[in-house]
Amino acid sequence: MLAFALRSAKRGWTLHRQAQGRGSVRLFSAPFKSATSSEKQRLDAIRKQGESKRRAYSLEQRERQSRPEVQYILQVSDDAAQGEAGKGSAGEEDPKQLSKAVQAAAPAEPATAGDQGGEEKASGSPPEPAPADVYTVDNVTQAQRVVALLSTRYKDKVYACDTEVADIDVKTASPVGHGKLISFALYCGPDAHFGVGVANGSRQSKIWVDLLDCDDREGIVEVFKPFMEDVDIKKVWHNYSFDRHIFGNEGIQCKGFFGDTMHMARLYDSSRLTKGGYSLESLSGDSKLLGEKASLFKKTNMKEIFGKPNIKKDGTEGKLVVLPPVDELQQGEETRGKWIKYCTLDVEATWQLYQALEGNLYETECIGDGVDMAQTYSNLVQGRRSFNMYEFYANFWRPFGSLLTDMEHKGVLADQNHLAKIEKVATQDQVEAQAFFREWASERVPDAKLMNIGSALQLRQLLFAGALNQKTSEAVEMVRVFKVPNETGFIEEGKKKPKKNIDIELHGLWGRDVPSPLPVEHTTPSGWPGANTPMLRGLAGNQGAAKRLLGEENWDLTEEEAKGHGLGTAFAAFGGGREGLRACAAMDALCDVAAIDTLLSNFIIPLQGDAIKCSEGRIHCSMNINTETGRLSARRPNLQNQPALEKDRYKIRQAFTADVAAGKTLVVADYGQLELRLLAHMTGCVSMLDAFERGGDFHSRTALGMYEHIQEAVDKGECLLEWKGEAGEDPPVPLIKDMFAAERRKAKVLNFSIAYGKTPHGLAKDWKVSLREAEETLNRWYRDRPEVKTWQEERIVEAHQLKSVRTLLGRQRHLHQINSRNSGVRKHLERAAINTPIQGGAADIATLAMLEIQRNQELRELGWTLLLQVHDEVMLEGPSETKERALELVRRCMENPFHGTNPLSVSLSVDAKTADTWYEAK
DNA sequence: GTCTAGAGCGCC
DNA sequence: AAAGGGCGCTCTAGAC
Repeated sequence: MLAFALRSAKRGWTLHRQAQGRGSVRLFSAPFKSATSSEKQRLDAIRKQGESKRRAYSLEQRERQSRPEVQYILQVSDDAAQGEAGKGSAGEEDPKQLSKAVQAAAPAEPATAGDQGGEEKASGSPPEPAPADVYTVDNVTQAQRVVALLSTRYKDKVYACDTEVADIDVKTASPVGHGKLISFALYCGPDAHFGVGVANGSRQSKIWVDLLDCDDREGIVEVFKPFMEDVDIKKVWHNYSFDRHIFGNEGIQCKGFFGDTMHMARLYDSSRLTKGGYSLESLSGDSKLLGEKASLFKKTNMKEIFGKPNIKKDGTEGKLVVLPPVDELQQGEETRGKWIKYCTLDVEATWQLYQALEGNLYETECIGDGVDMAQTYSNLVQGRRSFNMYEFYANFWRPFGSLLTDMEHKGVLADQNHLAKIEKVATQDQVEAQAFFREWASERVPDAKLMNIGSALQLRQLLFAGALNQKTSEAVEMVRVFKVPNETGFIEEGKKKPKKNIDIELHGLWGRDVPSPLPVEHTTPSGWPGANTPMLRGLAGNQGAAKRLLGEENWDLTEEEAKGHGLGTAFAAFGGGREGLRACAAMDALCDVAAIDTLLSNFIIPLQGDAIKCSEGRIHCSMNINTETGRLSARRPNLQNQPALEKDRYKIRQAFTADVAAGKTLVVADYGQLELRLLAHMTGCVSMLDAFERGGDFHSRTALGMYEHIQEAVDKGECLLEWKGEAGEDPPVPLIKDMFAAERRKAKVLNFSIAYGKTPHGLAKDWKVSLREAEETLNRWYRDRPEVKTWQEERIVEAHQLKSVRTLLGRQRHLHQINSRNSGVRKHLERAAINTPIQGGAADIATLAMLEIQRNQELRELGWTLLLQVHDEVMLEGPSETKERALELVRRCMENPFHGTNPLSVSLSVDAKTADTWYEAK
């Protein structure tokens, strides 16, 4: 009875405090524990290539849609919170004083089993009590007793850990510096017992720590700190990254990381996205992994347990199921018991999952690609030629998982001043380009003045009115009405207020009744004529060309001359002459608008958002192992797709900078032709290996092998493959890359395309050449490299037989659908079969290199730390006085990623630079 | 108002 | 009939 009164009192003040703070609560549930929307998109795209069973597809879609791991933002009215608080005895008390009072009244002895067993409830239908197998910690004394057990009697157990967090918008915010830890749970198997005595014959094997309704929150956290930071106590997590940062926010640096069940599940089978993904719910409910135990964890997602119909404005119940904020669930009389059950079930699921995955990985052999690298790359193998996937995990992905969270925690500094500056410039440029296009277009289509230039649909209407859909043979309407925001504040006759949206009418640029004369060069997947950048660029011609000619009043041009001046096809399509020039200039402006829009909304603006930053101005993106090939991906924000140097017209990369004020600088190092080198190694291609051994410009050498006339020119001494003269000294004869630029460019594109399984048709389309010519060029490439052809064919055969392929280090990618009767699916997976060993192998090398860098004692002592990885590139930050040494060490690590050696049959070339910003370091 | 599909585009 | 691998993100338009 006493306990009940106390709890009510405590709950009273916490809610009271909450009510003061805010009216709305943002919350998350099960962060990152599901397929992201883009993962879904990608999958769907692949499946759609030829999925005929629409019905099955849409059913699965609906299944996914009903999954709960999404973000809910709810309104919690202050009144409601106050009302709840009023149930407690001290709703009006000052929270701090009350806290002390409660502390004083708390029992000095550990809670008895009876205390923990569940409470008597005053209400009519009793809410579900807390589960009997859970020991709840809500004061320092209990915490101390539990931690004593954790670090003595149960020290050698493997602990699963899980947190619950409120006040975080997990969709946009990094957990570094965000979110409020409201509880956490620990579980180390069914044998442990943390209760006092045995309640109802049940062991209390699960620990649940309440950080809301507790005495001395900070005190409890402090007591658990040594346990969480004990290197020797093994801890496993589901998505360690999130929980580690949340604990980090509490001043706890988690140690003893022993496994992330998300990564382990990925390693075991990277193709689960089609079978429910990698959420804890999905994995732990999978009987293939957990056997009979899976039924214990089936359907334990939050929305099903705690979801309620939303309340509409008129007070009635809506259709939408929403989730109350997690702190409310934890504290609510009705939900508390169920909530504790949910939390502890999660941690139990993680533990079971770990056990299962460890076993499964252990029994899966890890077979490298024939190089006897075993002794070199593993200190566990001891003479065996192969090892198992658990050893792979323990040697590579476990430390890598830890390394990734280090990087996330460190973050990268973003120069806000610079971003603000370029945002201004970019916005101004965009406004001008937009005005230019609108001006021109509205001469032909009056309402184009108000159109949304960013709308592909509206653009299609202007450019392609009357054109046919390739798939359905429907026509683009001649005239169509669109809704656009009423930005001018136009008020209709007889109305008082301006409408939010107004209707505009768009028809083709050639007139109301004139169908578009433009050839449809590009179609969207649904068959409509598409207006993407290459297509628009084709209309406009070279950037700035049309405007220049207009300025020179040079508009009496034949079509040939126009082409010679770099004008695009809009010149002829709009009748040539001045009109043709103006059309090209307008299309040029249109390209500009789109390009600038992308830069602004994808990069410049988000990088200045609060959600992704910490107070120190560093950006903490999350680095994920969630790809089919084993590459990393980056999220919130994605720092792996920042504009590359050549296209970075506003120098966005200059915003990524070292902490110069603290005497730091950057080292940026990237591999040269990593994937091609790996292709050479894995295929054993003599010609490629030879080319890499000789060094020099690889693509020029490829061109040399493909074209006799280049070989002849070199033989006659008319040109050189490369020039290693002194700086500033010109070569005596031109280089291949200058004299045969076109051939070299083709060779370069081929070098990359072949690894992706590009088809002759694709090449013909890209290069606008005949199919025959494309085939001819491909054959030229393969002529010198027959081993590559053979190897690719072998991979496809292997993939069909085993339904999987392997990377350099023996990681497996399943290709379950490769025998599909659907040729779209089959062909796609066949290309994946030849690409995965290469891309995945490159990812393996990059992983090893990063581990090598992190292990390097000297780098660590000098204070150098990894910040980012972009597939074949890494960035580090450290004291500028040791930058030269760091450069050397990083290069050495990357060139010798197998514990300081390189057993591959090809050398790894690394280009490393140091500078204060990412822009300068290239 | 919320949610999703579709299209497009940035990187390696 | 389509026709290059791997990602994440933003915007629009339309459905609910």
